[in-house]
Amino acid sequence: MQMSTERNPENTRFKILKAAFAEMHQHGFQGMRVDQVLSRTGLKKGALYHHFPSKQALGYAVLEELIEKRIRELWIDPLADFDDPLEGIYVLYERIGDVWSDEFFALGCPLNKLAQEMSPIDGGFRERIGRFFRLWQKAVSQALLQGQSRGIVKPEIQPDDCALFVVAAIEGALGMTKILGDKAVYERGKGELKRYLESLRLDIESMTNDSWEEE
Amino acid sequence: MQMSTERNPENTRFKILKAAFAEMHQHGFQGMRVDQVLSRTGLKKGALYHHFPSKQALGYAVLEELIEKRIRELWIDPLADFDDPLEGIYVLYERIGDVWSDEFFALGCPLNKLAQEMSPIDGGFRERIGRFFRLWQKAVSQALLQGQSRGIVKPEIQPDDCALFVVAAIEGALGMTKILGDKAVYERGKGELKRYLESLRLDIESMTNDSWEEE
DNA sequence: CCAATAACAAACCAACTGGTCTGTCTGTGG
DNA sequence: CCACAGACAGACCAGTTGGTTTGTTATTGG
Repeated sequence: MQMSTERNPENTRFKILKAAFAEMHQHGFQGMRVDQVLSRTGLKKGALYHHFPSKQALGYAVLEELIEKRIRELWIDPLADFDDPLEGIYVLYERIGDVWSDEFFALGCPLNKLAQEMSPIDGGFRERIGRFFRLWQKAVSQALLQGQSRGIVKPEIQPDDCALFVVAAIEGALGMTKILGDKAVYERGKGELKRYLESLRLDIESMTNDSWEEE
Repeated sequence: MQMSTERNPENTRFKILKAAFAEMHQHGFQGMRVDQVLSRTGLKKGALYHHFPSKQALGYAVLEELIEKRIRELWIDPLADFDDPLEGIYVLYERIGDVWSDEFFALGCPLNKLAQEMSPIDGGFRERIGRFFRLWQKAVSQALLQGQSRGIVKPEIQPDDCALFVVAAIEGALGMTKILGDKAVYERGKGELKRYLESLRLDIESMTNDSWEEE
């Protein structure tokens, strides 16, 4: 039975994480200042260095517990809900446009930002980010593979390559949106992503066997 | 008649620019240390602050005189050499794979890196980078438009949107290549880019009027 | 109820960082 | 040939930064 104004270690830790995320999203990991994170939370150095051994460890925690978690929830896990992976990818892309605020688009994808900044100079970040992108790619690839076995996706395409391109296109679109400073840029990418996805679809005419669900 | 070991202001300035670019490419602008740039060149503080009023001004100079210049030479200017813009975009993508070294791929696109890092926190960078990406997009868009008038590109597509997607896909592919740490990733994106580009091509069957060059 | 420990606060510090200031040398126009 | 400005060197500095140390308070197991 903890009182809200009194000590609550888990909540304190999470508050630090959120503040650190906000700072990293804006200034990058190197640009993030520990003092700034603290002033956001009202806490002091003692609190931060009690929960995290170093700034680097704090960065890793933000990456794994906030950034990767959110992307998994938004891009990876929901893929399994769709029978048609091509529709699934498109709908997820569309959904992000509704969920994210304009300010969030202006700051861009935090994972990509961290990747661009830290991959070349910190092995810990590089490994974690690389591992996660491989996971993401594999999830898309698996969905496409399943789409092939269901007679939705062309059998001659390479799911791995297509998944790579899809993830690249998503990150690229988010990047362009951030750079050009207009959420409409993201929306305009939607149609082109659809065009690419439809080019992966097995058209009815070229089908020899009959196998589809309802749609 | 300057001796190579003696004073040569233009050369000195360029040496600083190149060193600063290398540092920025690896550590980012904020991560770049003035002292490190200097030790790369063998020069001292006096030299740098004689040629550049501040670290920020040095960053702007690197962006405009090295980064944007190179991208213009590699991605924008050569577009005009192709009668078929779809082939042109593809060939340029292909050409980069041959020109850039593995180490350069590992460091990724310096413009995107700078954009991700500095856009949210520095108006000077934001404006310059935004302006340049608009230039790039417009160049691709113009090429596609010309392709339409030549009966190569489907008349119903929006050149602006497609150009946006092309640039996004290129940057995305470079980003994925950097993150996954394998130049092969870039090569594997080639085929998917081609698939997208071909989806923009006006197929012969659907043509009503006869208008093509040689090919 | 009482140590023992977890959860913080507050002051402090050494290293670093961009930038300045003064001085020196080199090339050059008159 | 010589004054003068451009091109740099080298020492110096104030502010910042991540991290530490010590002290204080709340929480909890026995």
